[in-house]
Amino acid sequence: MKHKGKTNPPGRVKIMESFSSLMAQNDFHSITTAQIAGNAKVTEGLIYKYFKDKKDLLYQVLNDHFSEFQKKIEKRISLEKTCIKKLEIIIFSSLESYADNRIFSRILLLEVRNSLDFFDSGAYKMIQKYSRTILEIIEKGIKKGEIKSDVDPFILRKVILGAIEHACLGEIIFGRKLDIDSVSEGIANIVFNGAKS
Amino acid sequence: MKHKGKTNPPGRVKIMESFSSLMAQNDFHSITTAQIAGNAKVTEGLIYKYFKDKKDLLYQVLNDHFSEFQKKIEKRISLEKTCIKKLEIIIFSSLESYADNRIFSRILLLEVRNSLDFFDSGAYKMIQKYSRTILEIIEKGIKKGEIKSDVDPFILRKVILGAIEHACLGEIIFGRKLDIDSVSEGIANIVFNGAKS
DNA sequence: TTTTGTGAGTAAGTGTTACTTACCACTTTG
DNA sequence: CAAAGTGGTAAGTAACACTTACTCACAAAA
Repeated sequence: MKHKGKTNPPGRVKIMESFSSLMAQNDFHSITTAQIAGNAKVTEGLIYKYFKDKKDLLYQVLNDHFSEFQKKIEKRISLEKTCIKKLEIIIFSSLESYADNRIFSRILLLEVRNSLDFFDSGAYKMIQKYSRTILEIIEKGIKKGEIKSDVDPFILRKVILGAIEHACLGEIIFGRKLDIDSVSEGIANIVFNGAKS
Repeated sequence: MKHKGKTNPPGRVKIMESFSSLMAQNDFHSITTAQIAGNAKVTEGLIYKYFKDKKDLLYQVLNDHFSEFQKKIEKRISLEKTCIKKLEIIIFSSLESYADNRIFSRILLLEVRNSLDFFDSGAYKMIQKYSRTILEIIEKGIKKGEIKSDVDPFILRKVILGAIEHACLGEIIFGRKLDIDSVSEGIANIVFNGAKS
């Protein structure tokens, strides 16, 4: 018999917490179902009562983390007035969130992407929403004349998101420290003012 | 007994070709050693004569592909005179290479990064070299006055590489078509001229 | 009060996987 | 000619993700 998702029993919670804590030290593929179950003090079989498979467990954990991140950023954006300022906040807050929560970042930037079924998950739906918000800000910026009219909104979004992600990658992989202030300022400077003299 | 790498016997070649062709359809984790061996018409054991493990096989295949890419780009760069033009060529050529060789791109952007031992591989050494080349071009551009002196070379590199990678990601994951000319022009426009009016 | 159904959890599998060990046939070299 | 190395095979093995079949508790219905 499968679980219908109408309740949230202690076993389910323990499994998610156990997995979450194991993720802090190991990468997804090196965590075994035996470890997850042992750490949660339940049996392996119970995992498959509540989760379709190991990946499904990952996506649900990610979902929880991501919704927190989402709320925080959306609040900050709403406080700013100009579109440029909003985008600057997005750059800064994204970098900050990645730096503050490295486990979650590593999962998002490295672990989930190479499996196609991630893109059907709820976690991905959230990313899409976040991404759409950015696009809307850019489009509004063009309309209001803050952003050049010859700029393609989709490409500007690619540049911003790409820069953020690439900035975090090295730091996540090698565990280096990231100077959020100077990096976010540097990115914004290049993206908005251009690099050419 | 292990293989010392002094020769390149037919079995080894067949294994690499077999793996390469399987990579065109499946992702790394869903390819089994049994499949690789069967497809190459050798036994599973032979894989471990020539490769430390499955990952090592991946890295060596990647190495071959990447060295070709590298040569092509370096040649093109040397033909350009200004640093801005050189960077534009890098953006265009990278996008072109990613689009032309989706398998290789998928491996590079999605599959190898989540394993730390990739960063000890020869393939990664090549990426580092490529990355260093970009940095040198930027630094020269600043010295020559083509690029603003308040731009941080490291951050500009992050923005360029991030934009390229992010532009390819969606297309690789969902198999969409990428308009190289307009995307590379768009990225260059934003990065060099800025998005702000 | 008995019956029936169901959610929470367990115990003991199973097939598949990456990887290992031991061996063979053949060639080179000292 | 023996020793060492090369190219390759066959038959394992431990660990893994996932499944099946089963309790037990308890609550609503008959």
